[in-house]
Amino acid sequence: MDESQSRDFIRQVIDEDLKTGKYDGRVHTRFPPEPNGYLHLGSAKAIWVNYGIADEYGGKFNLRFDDTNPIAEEKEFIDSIVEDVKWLGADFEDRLLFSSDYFQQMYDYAIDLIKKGKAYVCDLNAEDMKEYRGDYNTPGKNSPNRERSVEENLDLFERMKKGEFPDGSKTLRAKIDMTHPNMNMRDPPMYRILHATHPHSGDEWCIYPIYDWAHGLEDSIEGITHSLCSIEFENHRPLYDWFLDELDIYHPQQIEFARMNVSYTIMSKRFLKELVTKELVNGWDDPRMPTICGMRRRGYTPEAVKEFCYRAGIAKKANIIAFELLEACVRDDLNKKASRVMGVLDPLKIVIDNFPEGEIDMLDAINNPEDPDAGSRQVPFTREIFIERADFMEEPVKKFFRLAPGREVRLRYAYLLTCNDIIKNDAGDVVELHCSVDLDSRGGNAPDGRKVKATIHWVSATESIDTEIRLYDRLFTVENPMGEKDHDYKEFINPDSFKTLAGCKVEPAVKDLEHGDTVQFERTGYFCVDPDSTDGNIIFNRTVGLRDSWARMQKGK
RNA sequence: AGUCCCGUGGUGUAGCGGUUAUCAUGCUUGCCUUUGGAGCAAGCGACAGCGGUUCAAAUCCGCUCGGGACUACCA
Repeated sequence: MDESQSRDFIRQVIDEDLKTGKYDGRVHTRFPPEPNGYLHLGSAKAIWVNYGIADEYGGKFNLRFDDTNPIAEEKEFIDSIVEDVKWLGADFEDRLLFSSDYFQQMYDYAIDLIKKGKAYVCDLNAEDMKEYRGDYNTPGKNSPNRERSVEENLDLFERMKKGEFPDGSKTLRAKIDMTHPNMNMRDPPMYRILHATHPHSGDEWCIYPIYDWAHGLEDSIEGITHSLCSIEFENHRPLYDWFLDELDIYHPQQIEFARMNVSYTIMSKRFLKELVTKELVNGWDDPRMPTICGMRRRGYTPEAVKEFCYRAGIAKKANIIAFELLEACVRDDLNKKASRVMGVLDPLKIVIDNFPEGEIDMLDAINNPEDPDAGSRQVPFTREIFIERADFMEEPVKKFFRLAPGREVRLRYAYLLTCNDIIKNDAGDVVELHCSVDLDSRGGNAPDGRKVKATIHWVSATESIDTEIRLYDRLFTVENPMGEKDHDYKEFINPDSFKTLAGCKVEPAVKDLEHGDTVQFERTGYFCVDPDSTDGNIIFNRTVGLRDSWARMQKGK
């Protein structure tokens, strides 16, 4: 640990606990997802808070499925969550754990509590229980069954477990205080009857523990020291503590921090699911989705996601982290790692009149200026090439210093090129340029040292590969889609968030790439090979564009 | 309305009684450049308000204002 670094409030608590020897110097955290959906950026944050802290202090980290509600949970989600946690880089070693493995122990603890007169079987149905609970302003009323004898409670609870009663007919409840100002303390249910097959424990149980009862026990059983969770559990902490205290068992400390929101996206599992089921996106792994699998498909790296979670920080204040920060982290990481190639998204044909027909000139190109070990490759240059349509302007505006009639630019790693003629179609669109090249400038250096203002990318017209490119933009048009009271978040879906470009031209080096590989198209952005690609048809996803000060200058006007 | 939590540049974040109020992102400008990328340099921009304690308050106390969480047999 670097003591000179600023410490968030959780690390400060842990520092103090270490100093006082509260947990014998141990640090043990956990990530407790319910297997009822896919992990997303918010989950990544929770993982990096928990795993990051354990790792930093030389402690342990558990992946624990909080699988106490068989109605909502599926094997599919268990598998995807394990995959995503591993991909993110959180190492739970051999501790892939399931709450459902503790059901017997929890049951035994419940019997302890009944024997202590602190829990009772209640016959109220859901509707009546709600009625009896009162609300924020009015105190609740005691259940008619609150004073049942310990013997009767023990008997009833055992029969609940044996399956003698139908779903919803009885619950086991903690006996606390129906007038408590904290609603969570108004005799909260601990068990409900649910005759359902569980994805991990099968049909072994027909009573299932409820979160508040289960979670502290799980933490206690695993020897967790610091149970880090989000703010909405703050009001549950008194109950977390109450159960552990009444049982008089090992007592971890729950600490809450603010969940992370990110601008222009949403982080709710429920609504993410709605986007998928209503086909507003193309599945959970749509590259626009903030899901882990979506970001993976988009080409975001686990290192970038981790860095983002760290830069976002930890505090208790409600927050919306700028999406731009995520993009900055992705660019930072990819800049160091991604090989460069040239790709033309919107091709404009150029014929170089003074370059021999049929000749293929193989030119050296550096793979990654940021990484000398990445080596170099050869790029074929021919008489006919493509450049980016946006790199030519018939009537160049001020500060545009790329190609224009009579103007010279550098073709990256190739030759200095001058535009001589423009060919237009009947509609007046520029369809082709006739240019010439300074044959003494091979490699891109001016023989007389003359300055050339711009360097543009290009691709051979005959020796390039045709690809499809998918462009993604922010999923929503507003920073906080959930924040508009009178509007449904779906109204803000960005109609331009997904575009497909066909007929893009990329240099031949990309044919060796595999699914998921990322490259930088020079001057354009980072692109990764989509799993939809086949041998004859490479499809690229744009992960993120390069910073483009020209584009910003234009937008500012 | 009740309980709990939280207010530092546009967005996040540090600060723990004395600082030119940190860092990142963002934006602006300059340098450099065979990516208008990267890098480098400079700049812009904040302590919610009001009282109090103190020689000294972003830091401690009180009030006001503002924001968030919570009324599932979900987690």
